[in-house]
Amino acid sequence: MNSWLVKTEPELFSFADLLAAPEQTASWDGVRNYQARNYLKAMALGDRVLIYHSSCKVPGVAGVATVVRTHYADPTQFEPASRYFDPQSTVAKPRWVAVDLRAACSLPRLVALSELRAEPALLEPRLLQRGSRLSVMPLRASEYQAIVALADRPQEG
DNA sequence: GCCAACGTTGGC
DNA sequence: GCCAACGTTGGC
Repeated sequence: MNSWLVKTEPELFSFADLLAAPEQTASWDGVRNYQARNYLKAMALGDRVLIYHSSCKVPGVAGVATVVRTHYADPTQFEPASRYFDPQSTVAKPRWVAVDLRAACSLPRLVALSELRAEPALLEPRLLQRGSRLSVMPLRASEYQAIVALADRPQEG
């Protein structure tokens, strides 16, 4: 089983929205970056996915989900009205993929980016580097465990 | 709102 | 194929 981290802007779609969705499941669509897409393609059933809130007051990891459907053509790429519409994508040759994620558990609390940064021994620099725009990234099992452990610990300060 | 970092585009 | 310009991301 592999572990991943995906970013979302909570104003658009938050972990709470995932919890509130039918079957607590949602299509993780709208990814328009080739490297991120390739990681979506690499996701397997049952993989663990940390949901990260970006571009918000307190950026950080908000929850855990699991992959319940592996990659398929992202339907939004074919919808002209969608903000994710890609005119160069065709049904015969789709460019972009989505996966389905189901909320696995709610973390005891949000693990803020500042806390992640304070754990240099646990996190590779590639995670959440300033300027990193990668919206889907793999996590080492140790990184996943470290983040979940932080959530189980009372917030310091 | 600012700005650094990054990906993409397009001229050559 | 290079690389400058541009647009977007995302923390602060």
